[in-house]
Amino acid sequence: MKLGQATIKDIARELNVSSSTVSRALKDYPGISDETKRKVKEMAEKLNYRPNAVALSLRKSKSFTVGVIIPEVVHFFFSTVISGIEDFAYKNGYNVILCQTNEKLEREKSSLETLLSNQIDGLLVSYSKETTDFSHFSKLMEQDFPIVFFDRRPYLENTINVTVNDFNGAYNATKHLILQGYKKILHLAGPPNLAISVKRKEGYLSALQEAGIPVLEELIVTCPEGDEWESFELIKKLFQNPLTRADAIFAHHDIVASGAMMAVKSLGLRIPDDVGIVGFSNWQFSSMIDPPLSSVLQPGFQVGERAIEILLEIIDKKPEDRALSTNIELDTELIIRKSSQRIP
Amino acid sequence: MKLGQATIKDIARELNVSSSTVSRALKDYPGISDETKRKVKEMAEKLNYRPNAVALSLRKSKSFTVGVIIPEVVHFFFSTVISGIEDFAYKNGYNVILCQTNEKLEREKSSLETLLSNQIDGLLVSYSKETTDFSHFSKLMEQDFPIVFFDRRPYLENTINVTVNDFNGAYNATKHLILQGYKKILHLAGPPNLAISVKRKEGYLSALQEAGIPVLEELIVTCPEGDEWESFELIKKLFQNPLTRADAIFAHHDIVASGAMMAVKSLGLRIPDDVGIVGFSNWQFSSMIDPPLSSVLQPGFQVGERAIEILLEIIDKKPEDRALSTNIELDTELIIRKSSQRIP
DNA sequence: TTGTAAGCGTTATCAT
DNA sequence: ATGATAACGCTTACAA
Repeated sequence: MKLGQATIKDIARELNVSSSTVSRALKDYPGISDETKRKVKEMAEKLNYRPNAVALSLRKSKSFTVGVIIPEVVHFFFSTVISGIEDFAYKNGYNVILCQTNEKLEREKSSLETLLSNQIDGLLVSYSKETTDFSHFSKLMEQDFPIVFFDRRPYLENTINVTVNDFNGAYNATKHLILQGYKKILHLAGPPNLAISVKRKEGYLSALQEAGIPVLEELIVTCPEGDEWESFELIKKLFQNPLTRADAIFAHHDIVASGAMMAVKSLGLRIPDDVGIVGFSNWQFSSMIDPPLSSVLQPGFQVGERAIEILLEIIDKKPEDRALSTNIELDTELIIRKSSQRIP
Repeated sequence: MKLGQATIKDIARELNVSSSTVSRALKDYPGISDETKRKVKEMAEKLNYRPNAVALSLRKSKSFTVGVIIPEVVHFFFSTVISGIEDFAYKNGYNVILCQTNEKLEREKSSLETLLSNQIDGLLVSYSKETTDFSHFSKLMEQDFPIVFFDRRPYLENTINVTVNDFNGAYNATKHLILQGYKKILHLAGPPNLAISVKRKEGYLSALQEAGIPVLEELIVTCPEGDEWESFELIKKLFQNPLTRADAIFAHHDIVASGAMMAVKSLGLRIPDDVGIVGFSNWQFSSMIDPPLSSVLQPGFQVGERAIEILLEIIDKKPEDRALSTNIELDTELIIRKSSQRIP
């Protein structure tokens, strides 16, 4: 913190007026002479006065700061969400304190404590993979503390959520594979404790059922880690067994899809002719791999924007005027590239 | 900000002691009876007491908060740096307020003001592409405000910088291409107002000169935008002219390299046989494109860690005990993949 | 061992 | 049109 930063008192002393006059003059309060206003502003300029937001925050019990709790910063989707949050916050005069949990519950709880200590006005959360007990959040909500959950929806009543329509995204992706003539579609699923994993799986199932394709349990494979090596190994093994040798893969994530793609190629199979692949998230690299990977685009920036937009709305409302529960689901967009297109 | 949050006064009232006693008891000050300490802590627990960091900050003129000004959050290198910063900050009890400039000078200045208003203890900056006048930073430095610049080094005297050794990275990449037998190496350069662009170009030049390869001005091409389409178009055009048809490309960035790769492939040339390519930054996708792209790995996480480590050191030192100028250059690592390897 | 009071920077309330 | 004062939550001389 800068020492020797000029305060209202300094301005007051220089001009032989009281601090209240200075305070009022700086904010163009009525009932202050233009002459005084001019002098005060001039002196403020001269002394390089900068209001102390901390003092203001203490005085007004309002910090114009929101906390963001996010699993990982180095993640295309999440960094995009952060970007949306930051942009909207900036435009509305709010600060963003960022905490990443690295998917650890302990860190989530301790970051939450710090944020609250710092008197944040509201909180945006995407909880960690380890989080199954949400009481640290529900306790706050009982006290009407403004919280908006994004991407990962907690298993709690009356929450405000901004998510991506994972079900539809998965449904569309799977249906697209079916329309391309693929018959035996394997699903590389995410960790089952995340609602997004469940939704994506449900979308996949729904598309199969609608098309009258029997659901085979052995074709639904969970990737707990979610890195490319894991799915590489999984697919290599699965494809060596005729029973689990699929002709298409719907992966819950592009990284996983990319590992699967490498495995398929390493087995001498052609994409999309022998095996069709669709991923999820449309990471930057998806268009650059060979063949370019079809993927479900998640509107990360909009998720961030909407989440903080709603949060700021709530912050400004009295608890009794707030909606109890809100669920915004933003639409995905299926980006069809070569990896899943064998019909021109 | 939570209303009805218990304060020290509440605890004091409940126990019929003074707030100072409570304050001292909570911090295990000597000279407070164990009995009182116990009772105070119990009551604090019961009332769900949480220290008010804002009040503390005001009182102590120290916020345990640092500001981070960064061009873009959605950027593999920068998000990695942020991750390093956040992790180290967390471990040391500091908060991170994040501001992205979207490469705009105006936003950089205004974010700086907000951060200072919020009484940050120090600042980590990677300035915007638009920034050519650094006076908003130098003014602060004159007042001994702790600032550490990362990645992008300002054109100022006596600054503290944590950067990547771009010169060496570029030198090694170019030398590698030379050792692979490539003779006519084109450089896709970054915006010349960024020191990193200049350094990378210098590394390229130095490797050529050392090998006695003549430097051809027409083989040094700037990519102002830095997206894949730009470099795609550039390379396509350049390679259609025999004069600028190179047999290798050193790109200042993986995105640019990837665009170049697509252009080369679209011309029916083989990589690495006809054209060798090396990028910079080792983005996540680099290993997943076809052929896998050789790239210069930048230790982003370490850049973030070192930058905030130094910042926190400075914050705790009196201005007169601080080093005037520090330049940490972290080593890059050349990741050799198929795109540049035609000699086994 | 504990209490009193001042102060961090700001503003709202009540005077003048 | 301006000033004095108290208060936001906390710490810390100084007193007791």
